[in-house]
Amino acid sequence: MRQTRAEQKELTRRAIIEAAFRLLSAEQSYANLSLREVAREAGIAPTSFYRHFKDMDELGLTLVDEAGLTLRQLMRQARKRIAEGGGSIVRTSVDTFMEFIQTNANEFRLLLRERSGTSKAFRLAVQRELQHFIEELSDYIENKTGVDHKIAYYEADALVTLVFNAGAEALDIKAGKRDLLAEKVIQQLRFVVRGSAYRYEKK
Amino acid sequence: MRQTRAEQKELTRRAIIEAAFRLLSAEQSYANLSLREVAREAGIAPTSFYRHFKDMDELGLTLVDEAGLTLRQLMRQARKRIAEGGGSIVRTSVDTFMEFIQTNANEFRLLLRERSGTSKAFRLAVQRELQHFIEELSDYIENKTGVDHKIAYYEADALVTLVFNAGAEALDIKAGKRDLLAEKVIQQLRFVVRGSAYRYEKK
DNA sequence: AAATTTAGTGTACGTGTGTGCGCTAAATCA
DNA sequence: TGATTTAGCGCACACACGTACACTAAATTT
Repeated sequence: MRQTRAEQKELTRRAIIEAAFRLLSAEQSYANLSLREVAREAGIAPTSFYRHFKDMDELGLTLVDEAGLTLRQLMRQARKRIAEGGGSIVRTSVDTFMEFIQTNANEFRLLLRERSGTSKAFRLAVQRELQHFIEELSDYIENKTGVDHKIAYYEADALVTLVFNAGAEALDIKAGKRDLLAEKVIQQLRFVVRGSAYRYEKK
Repeated sequence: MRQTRAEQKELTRRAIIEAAFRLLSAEQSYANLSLREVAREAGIAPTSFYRHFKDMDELGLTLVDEAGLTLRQLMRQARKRIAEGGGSIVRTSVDTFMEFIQTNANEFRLLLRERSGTSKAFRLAVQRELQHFIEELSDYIENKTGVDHKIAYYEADALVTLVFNAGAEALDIKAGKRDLLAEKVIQQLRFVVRGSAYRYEKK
């Protein structure tokens, strides 16, 4: 006998998740998304929603996890590309991130907005995703440059902050201006990298 | 004869503005604040709201302007303190900003949230406030260090971004941990300052 | 084959919302 | 002084929301 029951349930669950992502946009945030709207978009009755999620918060946290996962996978690819010997680390990473923002704008918007939203659970969830990044990058810097642990961490944190904010800016400008933005953030990252190295040498 | 009519109107207008600020908190953003809530807090009938603002958007933009103004005034004082010869520029500026966040948490939250909110008008308004900062700082850097205009601008932009984000972080941590955060951001700012100077010398 | 479990439905209720409309009373104007 | 303007109010309406509840039908278990 097949697990058609569980399978179907998972299918509906996915439908809800994807419906929610579909409803996000520049004009609509997760916070002002109603349970009924999501159910409508997913093609189920409002009350059926509860068979899958306790409430909208639970769904939202699931979305944050998924968005974070997507982003992490992408950056892993970027690191692979870098290891294979392609171009500058900084530039490759920035390009990858900008690509993510363009093709997954709504996932990024979710992270961006809920990072400063009204739910502490959401803020923490996003913070956790960013922390992943910072720590991976921090380890990388520490190993590569042999810089002090704390310095490496501060540097990684600054780099992630700058890229993330540039991403936010990218959402609101026309595609043509993106190159200029990329140039700006690349320069800024180089300031940080150089400034950190300089500091280290002085110690 | 007195202008008691206009005076009274202005008084009520202020009451609305202050009521709205009072209602903002970690748990409530401007976006999920209702007209009726504001009216209730201000002590007026919901429909009276319309005598002062076309809708909630108009009030919101007013709040953004006020918050930006408060912040700018504060930073002007900081520059005065610096000019009078007190301590490091970076440290004094950071301390002033952190002070702002502590005593005007809700004003800052407004800027922080609406910067990535669902209203383009709001996003632009906040961006404009930040732009003020960046340009003032950029001019300062250009004059003081004689660095290239574009480099100065990138540097100023990075500095403001880092401080603003540290401010966001400060909102969610206990007062005891603020010192550590301040140390982090100060280090990061120094990375940028040094990295930018280094780059300039090479040119 | 009978009993149980459960994903999904439809109905219904109470609540909060934005805002149109007409009124009042006091300030302002002529 | 009489006419006009207007800040503020109360009422009322239509609407969207979250969710409780009882139900169905099909899958699963016994």
